Amino acid sequence: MSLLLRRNLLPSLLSSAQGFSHSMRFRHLHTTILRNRTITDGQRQNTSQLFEPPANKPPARPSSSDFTHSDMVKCTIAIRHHMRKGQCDTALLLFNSMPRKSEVTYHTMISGYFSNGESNMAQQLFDEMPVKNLVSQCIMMKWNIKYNNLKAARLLFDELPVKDVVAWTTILTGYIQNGLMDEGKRFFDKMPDKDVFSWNTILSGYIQNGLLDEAMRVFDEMPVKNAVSWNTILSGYMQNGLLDKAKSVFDEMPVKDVVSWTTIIIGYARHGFGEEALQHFESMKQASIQPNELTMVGVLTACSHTGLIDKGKHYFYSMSQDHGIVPNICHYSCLIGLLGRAGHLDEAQNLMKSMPFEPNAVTWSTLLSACRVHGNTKLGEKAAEMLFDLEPWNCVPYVTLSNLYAASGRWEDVKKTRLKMKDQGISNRRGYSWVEVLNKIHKFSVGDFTHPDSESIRAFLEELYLRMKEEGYVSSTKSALHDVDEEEKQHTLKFHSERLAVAYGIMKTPSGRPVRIFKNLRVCEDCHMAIKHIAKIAGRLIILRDTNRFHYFEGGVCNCGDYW
DNA sequence: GTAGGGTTAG
Repeated sequence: MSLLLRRNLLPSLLSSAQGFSHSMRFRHLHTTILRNRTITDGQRQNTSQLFEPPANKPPARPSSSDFTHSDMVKCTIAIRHHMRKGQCDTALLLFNSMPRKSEVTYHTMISGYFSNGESNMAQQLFDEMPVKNLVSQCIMMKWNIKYNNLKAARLLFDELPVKDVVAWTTILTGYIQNGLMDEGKRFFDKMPDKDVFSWNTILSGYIQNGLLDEAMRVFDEMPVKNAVSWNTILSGYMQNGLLDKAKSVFDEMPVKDVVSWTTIIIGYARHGFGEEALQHFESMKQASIQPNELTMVGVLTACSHTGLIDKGKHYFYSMSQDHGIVPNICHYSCLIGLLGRAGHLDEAQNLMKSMPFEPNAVTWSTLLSACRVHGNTKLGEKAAEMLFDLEPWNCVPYVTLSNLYAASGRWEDVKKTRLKMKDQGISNRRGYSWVEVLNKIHKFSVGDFTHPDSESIRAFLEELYLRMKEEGYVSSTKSALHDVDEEEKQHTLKFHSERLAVAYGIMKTPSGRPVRIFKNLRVCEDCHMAIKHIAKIAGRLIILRDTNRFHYFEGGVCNCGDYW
């Protein structure tokens, strides 16, 4: 590319990137020249080390080029901006027009390509790099892990001549993301250096893998904690339904940033305590912490899960004015969910039509689940059709639609939907529930009698079933398996995984204590009704976390108000 | 002043 073209092209590419003016000029200045260097000392490189001439040498001579080091940095920053906006082609034009590139420029390009899903381009640039250093290898390790190739990442790691704490932590993340906590812990113990990042990684690993007690121990052991550590343990308590502990951590934490506030707001929202969530939102503003897009998702979720329609609308429509946050598709989906769940399906649909985005899978799923709650088969069909296209691998729209048909007795359509699902090679995701008793997780699937205490669980459930019927419980078999007879349906429902877990939890924990159940799917309608009765009969608070929210069953009611 | 690891979402 000619210098002339470069002169013309560069300023326009630079100025189109956010935050850059036309003021950049190529100057004839004494300049430092990039000395490509591999990292050999195991120390973290900082850029000044890379670009500044050694103090004991005379200043670098003027470059023959008029492209200074400062110009190179400015181009690199512009490339980063283009990449963040998804403008890979513009970034590449700018990259190609640069007379010289630093390692940082390459890294910015490679990471940018990976983030935009262009892994082939990223790999190509990586191969073209004249000198690769530890950072280059770390980028490749990270993306191998993201693309589920931990083995390749580990190979790169093993081949590194010198490893620093970032490299170690990258691989640690790989183990954690693959659920390999034992290997992860062994790896962590072997690390020659640990900093607050690596401690936070192992902490979040335990939380992501559901090992809260281990996480609590790590949190206590940590030699250094920062706000990220506090936020991690806070979200851990929230995810596990320990609202009181979460609240006391929140009150205790030395610094509350936007993530802390957002975590507690989302936590209260998911537990169905909308008012508390909104109170925290008000306190957050009082504390002069600016909400971000996610905070507003939390606020709208709070309104949605508690049925606060007017408040939800108010927050949605004042977002941009009060906080300078333009509603994105998540915010629209929240409001659509709020309206839909409250039965305002027409309004929800109109909002969907008027939004400045194409509805995505989340939007349609939200609408579909509102249709399920309100038995709107026609709209449900449309939403499900859209989801078949958008997420062809997803079994949920098939199952929901089939249940919608079953609820209105359209057995032929049920059959067709199940058949279509089968033809697509999609199988129903297996549901299971688990409960923690004495630091041990007990996992159950439907009709699963492999547990050593199965006989007593079964007997207990039979006994509960009789008492539930006395209390007025009628099993709702309308949307359960249609191809088995009524008695068998009831039998299957009686031993759904959540009921086995609830029964075991009640049997094995001291009376008066809450029972905490987790389920990997949304709780079924009949079990929801049954657990309301069970909570009353057993005199227990039963807290059930499904994929959507927490349900608090107490005294015959659930705090979701039967909308979920 | 630009590049690699940790926190909040449905």
